[in-house]
Amino acid sequence: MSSRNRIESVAHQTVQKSGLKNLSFRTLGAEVGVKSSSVHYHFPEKSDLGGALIQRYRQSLATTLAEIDDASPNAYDAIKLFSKLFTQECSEGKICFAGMLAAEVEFLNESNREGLQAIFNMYHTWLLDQLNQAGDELKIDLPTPTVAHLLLASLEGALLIDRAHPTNDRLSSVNILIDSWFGKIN
Amino acid sequence: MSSRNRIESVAHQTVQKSGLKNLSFRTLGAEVGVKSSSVHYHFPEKSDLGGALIQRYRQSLATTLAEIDDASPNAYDAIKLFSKLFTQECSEGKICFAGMLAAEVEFLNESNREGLQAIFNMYHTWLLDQLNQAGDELKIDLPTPTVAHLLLASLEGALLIDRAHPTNDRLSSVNILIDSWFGKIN
DNA sequence: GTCTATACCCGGATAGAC
DNA sequence: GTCTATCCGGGTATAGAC
Repeated sequence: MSSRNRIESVAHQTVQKSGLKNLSFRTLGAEVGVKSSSVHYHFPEKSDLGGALIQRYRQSLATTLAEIDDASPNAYDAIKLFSKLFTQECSEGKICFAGMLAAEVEFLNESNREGLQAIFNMYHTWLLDQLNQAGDELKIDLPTPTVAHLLLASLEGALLIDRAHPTNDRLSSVNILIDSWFGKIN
Repeated sequence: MSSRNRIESVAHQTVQKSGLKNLSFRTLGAEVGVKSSSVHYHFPEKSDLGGALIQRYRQSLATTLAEIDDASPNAYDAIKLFSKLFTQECSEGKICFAGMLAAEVEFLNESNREGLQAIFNMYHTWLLDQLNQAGDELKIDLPTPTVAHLLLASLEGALLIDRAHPTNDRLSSVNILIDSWFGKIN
């Protein structure tokens, strides 16, 4: 893999652990095996690195969501798979990439903020799409946009709190909620 | 107000905006009108300041929750009031104090982490208590601990995302969810 | 309790050789 | 594309005067 790609890959995981503001070009370089000046060669300023990570994630997310869509015969399976993948990105002290950036939105420039919003829009649009196709699979009367917002918010919050409070109580509660919405409980 | 108290008050809000790791004794002092060495006089290390803020918040939270309890004739009112106060602490680019600390849990020492967990426990215990007293006010069949976890997680996530995505879509969705759980919709 | 002064470190960023 | 060397700013923290 090119060193630029390796930098991006390590940086992405570092952001999930400690955020972009607290990521250092020096230690990032050390983890990849180059000097900080080499990192600056690829990403002149930190906001350039941030922009590249956001872009990269948007593309990979688009692919992932399309794959889930293809692999799922119905909305329930799709959303359960979404929740599973969303969670799997976050083992070992990591939280959602977009969630971490949201926590440090104060330190992002305009362009990076817009990229972050685009990620959240992507999540929401996809979820909404699934819910709108669910038909009578969905056993509740809330508007689908509301349900989509709730899904994303509860997943983000669950990952956040569960990392600080190492039981998976919040995350499994979200999964129970999804099951109940699709009539898989009671 | 004593300068120690003023420091704590300003620091608390700064944490809600940009976190504890990115809070600087220098600029904190400047905002309060003293030098950084004076801040160090009261809080030798940053973890001491963190500990004081956590302690302070725990106490104020205990008081607040007790007051909501007293002021609310039923579980629905109590929880709506909870959601309202939880939100009001977070105007102007701020998010939940505990949520922000959870995002930077990597940088907290053991003692501060335990204090943070105690805050989340306090939220959860109080919510659970309300739900357990709700009786047939509650129109859903999920276990009350699950509901309490979901309430907290969705509120945290909603505040987080809504700050980055300046509509209040997530927060108002949580309020709709609460209404539906108590049969105030449909 | 607050100040000045200072030590020390680490971060971002750049210049210029290879 | 990567390196060494370097500058600068800002952060934590401490010593010692008032």
